[in-house]
Amino acid sequence: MATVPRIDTRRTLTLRDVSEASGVSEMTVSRVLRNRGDVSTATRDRVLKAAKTLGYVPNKIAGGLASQRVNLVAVIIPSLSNMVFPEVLTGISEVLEDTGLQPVVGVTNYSPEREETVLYEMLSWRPSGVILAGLEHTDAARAMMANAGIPIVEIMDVDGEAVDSVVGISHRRAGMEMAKAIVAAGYRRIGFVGTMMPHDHRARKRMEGFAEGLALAGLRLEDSEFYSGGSALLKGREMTEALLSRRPDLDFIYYSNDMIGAGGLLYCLDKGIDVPSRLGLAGFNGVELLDGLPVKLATMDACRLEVGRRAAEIIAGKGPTGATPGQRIELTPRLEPGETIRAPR
Amino acid sequence: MATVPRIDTRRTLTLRDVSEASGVSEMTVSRVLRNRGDVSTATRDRVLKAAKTLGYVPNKIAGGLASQRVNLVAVIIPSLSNMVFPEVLTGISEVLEDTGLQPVVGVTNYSPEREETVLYEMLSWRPSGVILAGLEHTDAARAMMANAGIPIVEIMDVDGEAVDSVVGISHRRAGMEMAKAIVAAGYRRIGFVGTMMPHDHRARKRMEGFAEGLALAGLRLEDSEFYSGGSALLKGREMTEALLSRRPDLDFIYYSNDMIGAGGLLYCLDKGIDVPSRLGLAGFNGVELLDGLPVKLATMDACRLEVGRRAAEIIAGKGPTGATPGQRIELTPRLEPGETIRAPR
DNA sequence: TTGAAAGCGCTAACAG
DNA sequence: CTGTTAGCGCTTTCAA
Repeated sequence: MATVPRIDTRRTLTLRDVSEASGVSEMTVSRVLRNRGDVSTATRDRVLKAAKTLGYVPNKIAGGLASQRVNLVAVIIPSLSNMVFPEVLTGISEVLEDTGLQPVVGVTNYSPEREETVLYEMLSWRPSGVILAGLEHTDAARAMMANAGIPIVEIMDVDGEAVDSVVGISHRRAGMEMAKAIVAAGYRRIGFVGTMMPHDHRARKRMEGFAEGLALAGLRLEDSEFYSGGSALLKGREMTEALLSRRPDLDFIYYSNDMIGAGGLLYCLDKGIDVPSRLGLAGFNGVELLDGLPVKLATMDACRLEVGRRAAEIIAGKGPTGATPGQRIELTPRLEPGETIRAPR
Repeated sequence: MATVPRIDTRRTLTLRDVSEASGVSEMTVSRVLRNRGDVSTATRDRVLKAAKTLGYVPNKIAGGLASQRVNLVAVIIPSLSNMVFPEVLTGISEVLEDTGLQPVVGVTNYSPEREETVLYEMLSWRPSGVILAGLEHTDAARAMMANAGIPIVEIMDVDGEAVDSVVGISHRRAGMEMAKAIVAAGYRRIGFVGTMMPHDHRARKRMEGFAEGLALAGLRLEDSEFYSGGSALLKGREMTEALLSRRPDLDFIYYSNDMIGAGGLLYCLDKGIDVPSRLGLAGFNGVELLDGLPVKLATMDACRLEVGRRAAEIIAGKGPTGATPGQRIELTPRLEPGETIRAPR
């Protein structure tokens, strides 16, 4: 059976088609379509009309190759199911909106190897900049970024060494501040509930800072519980139950994020545990969801929107790496005491 | 003040550099890097070593232009803050993972104009396919998709006319099924709480189907309440309160999504309203969060993961548009009665 | 204000 | 198994 060659009758349109349809050189068409250089109104109108009629869509691949510039910003984050990251994205999009730059999102699932792959893939499109979460990367990833010749912004965390610029908060300090507030409120037998993900360095740093803060007051974490996967709200419930059944004497639980904290809170309300007198609770992130709970959980805002905005501003305002030295922007999270920490005594 | 020309000493590496470093032709280097064609192990090793040593990152812009193929799939969704969409994305990523195709996400904020812009932008990168939410688009957007010469999959909704392929559920039917279940359970004075977004066609269709289902039993929506923006959980509380204070005689509330439904549920629990005897409740989507609530909210699963998977499979398995006719895959959402609808009588 | 020529960095197609 | 040649569709640069 002979193979019939498929004639591609649907070749997509090129500048040349618009040029022919409008009787204007390709170069001028290109100028019109990009709003570059002076073109007479008459010519401009003819070109625009022809392009619209034909349904021409420019080819950015060719454009990017010729101009050596691409209006893409690579944004690499660990996850989309943790609402924190979509919020950072919102901040980034807001700022990039009116710069002609476009964010392109890659997700790593908290895997350094996956991060390396995604980064490689994205760099191969020669973006104008990279924004990525965290300061911990494989050596290869660091090397790629250092050699890319474009601005790199590491976000969400400032506790460590940056490749170029960095925008975020100190999670270590956030944990410590929370510990101090708790101790000041008179809590003494303190437990921790968190995620098990070995690569969530920010959660780890918060816990370390927290433990350190307790240590300053001569206290320590009495017990802790870790999880991975599943509904965070449900896990919060379950782990709180497990922790309290093991250590009914605890008077405070610090959660590594608001979702599991909310689960713990709902559990306590169910069981009639007196919050915050008998047991205090606190989470982290300041997620919107908390507003809808029966009792407002204590938390600390991670400045997600602001982090996104500042990172995008750096990319938008900077030429190639090295043009200006990397910036370091540390934001300060606010403690929102809510109703689950009793007043300091 | 004279402008000092910035010498770009950091030119990024090209195939030629690898070619020179390894003493092998550019073409062969290209073959090695893409795993195409036969190359001797010795040559391959030399090339790989040179590429790695130099830190070469291929230029996909040039590659795409030369090969006329790009391994990108445009995914266009209304929002990232509604957890539904990240879940669809997960399904898409899962399938694309081992096809060499890469999803690129664009967000429209439920604006048809923005959708058109995003689509245009994405098509200008000549992706291998497009997956986008919904069946309602501007005429220009439809035209672009019809002319793109690549597979297009519209997802999440099947109530309408598709450009090419479609994968989703019938929201109209989902609403109707819920109405029937509620009527069968003996509820008679029914209210609705939903989003105001004029462009959330799926929510609209659910409500229409719901009203239609009630009509079949000679019933109608007694009252309704709409919102936009803010914490969905909190809005659910507030709107439930507003609705019930206006119509304390209602015996059921249908929510347009699980988040506001959960808010309503928490409100009822707070107020000691007897659910489901005195008042029944139901939401929509089957979000994971519900597992953590004190009482399981009735809902209907929107098959988000499955929708994403099937859509990606269509793109991955298909050549240019027209090669095969568009597919139509309608999934059937399950009613999950939870604990907020009383048993049918 | 407009046009012509020369690539951008890579790969398809063919030749050896 | 390896190399050569000729573009891909656009923009840069220079000339008119």
